[in-house]
Amino acid sequence: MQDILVSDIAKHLGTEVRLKGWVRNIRHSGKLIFIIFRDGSAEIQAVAFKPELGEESFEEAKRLGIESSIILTGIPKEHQKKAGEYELDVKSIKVIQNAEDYPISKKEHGPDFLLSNRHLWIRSSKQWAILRIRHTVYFAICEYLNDNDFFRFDSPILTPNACEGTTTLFELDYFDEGKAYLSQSGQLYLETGIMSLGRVYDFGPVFRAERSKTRKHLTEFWMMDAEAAFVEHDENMAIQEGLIRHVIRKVLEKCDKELDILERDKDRLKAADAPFKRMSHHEAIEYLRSKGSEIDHGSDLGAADEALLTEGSPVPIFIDRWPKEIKAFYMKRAPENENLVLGSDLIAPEGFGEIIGGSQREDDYELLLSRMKEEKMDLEEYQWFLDLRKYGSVPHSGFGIGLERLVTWMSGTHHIRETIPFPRMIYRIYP
RNA sequence: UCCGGAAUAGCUCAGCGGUAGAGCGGGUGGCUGUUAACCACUAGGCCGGGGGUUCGAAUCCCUCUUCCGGAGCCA
Repeated sequence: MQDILVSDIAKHLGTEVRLKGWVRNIRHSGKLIFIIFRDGSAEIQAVAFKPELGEESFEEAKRLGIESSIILTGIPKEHQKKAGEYELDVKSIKVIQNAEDYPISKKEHGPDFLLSNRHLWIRSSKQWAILRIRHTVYFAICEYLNDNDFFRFDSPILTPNACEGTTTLFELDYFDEGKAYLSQSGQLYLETGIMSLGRVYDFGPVFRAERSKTRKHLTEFWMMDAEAAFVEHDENMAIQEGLIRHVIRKVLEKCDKELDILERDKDRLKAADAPFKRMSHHEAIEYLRSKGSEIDHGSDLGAADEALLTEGSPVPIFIDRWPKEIKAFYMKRAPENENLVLGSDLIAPEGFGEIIGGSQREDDYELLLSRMKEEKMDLEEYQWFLDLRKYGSVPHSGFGIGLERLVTWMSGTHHIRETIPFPRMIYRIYP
């Protein structure tokens, strides 16, 4: 007899197979038991009939708790009541473990309870769907970069200093070398990689010790940073657009069922796979002010402004040419105005906010040095970074994607905490 | 860090000055087609901690703790 996955059930209609997995739900009615069975790949209704199973096995099966682990043998067939679905005519049930008092019930739960039981919550269907979309988004990003000549170049997670000097870092003792910090971005290290490999990316966890308390922030999240030599500002945005549109297509192609489970509006995703809008920071502010916002020209966009800006836009919007005061020191200034930088933020539609930050980098030694002095940075600490502008400096650009933000948008999830297996937030480190 | 809100059964909540409640989950029994199955019975509580007011507090007041939502920062 063949062991199969529920996702392959359609290929085995009419022949006896074996399934290994868990009880999502169980109902019994006299001589019948209905088990909603899942094995990680999908779920199926298994129907056990008392005369078929035998008295003893039937009574044992009736007492199975939710999330019990079992091995079923049976014959897959068309669902008697639902067209296009299948069910399993059960021949035998082997109980691996009967789970008693599974804490997550079939009714509603609050976020605190669910997060405290995150190790179990990930089994439920919506969490299963989100985690599968996360997997698809992750691979789609790597696939696009690989197909566009980017090489994986892993940045260190333990670093001797702050990357941008702006955000708060998690600090730890590093033997006799003093303090070390958990990386908040691999970007500066990535810039070294392009001088060896041309185009590089990293993808790993980064850490922000900010006391952020919103549904768009985690203290530990996964970021993909990409960096490319000889790529200038406009091409940088073109690469980002190509990547995001590739991700959208892959999610629609591979996660149709998952999007249905999450009740995600797929038409909204399809509509986002079209040329992205571009506007300067100045134009964005003008537009927002015309819509009633009181934002001024020297300001970063708040969450409400981001939502207002993308309202009615089916596609993401690039905002570029920012005032240099509100952007990082390494961004190259715009040729037409030295007070602006060639940085861009990509704002997702439907109010999901910023998903990418990118820029062309300052490649001139003296200009970079003066910007670092303005920021009162420790120049000795960053000598290696300045070296890049001394030994074969070239124009180059890069960007960083927050994986969970992108997954939040793709899956239509309300809160970013559900898009990572174990979210780390200001008030949560367990489990 | 700032501004709001919440804490009552394992879970989700109702009760808002006069004997502690429901649904789900658990247990027992019933039913050949259930869809968060249903029906009957049943067990389950220091009403977040501390302090007041009152004849009497889950309920009103103060305080602490924890959590939720939002702002700022950013991906």
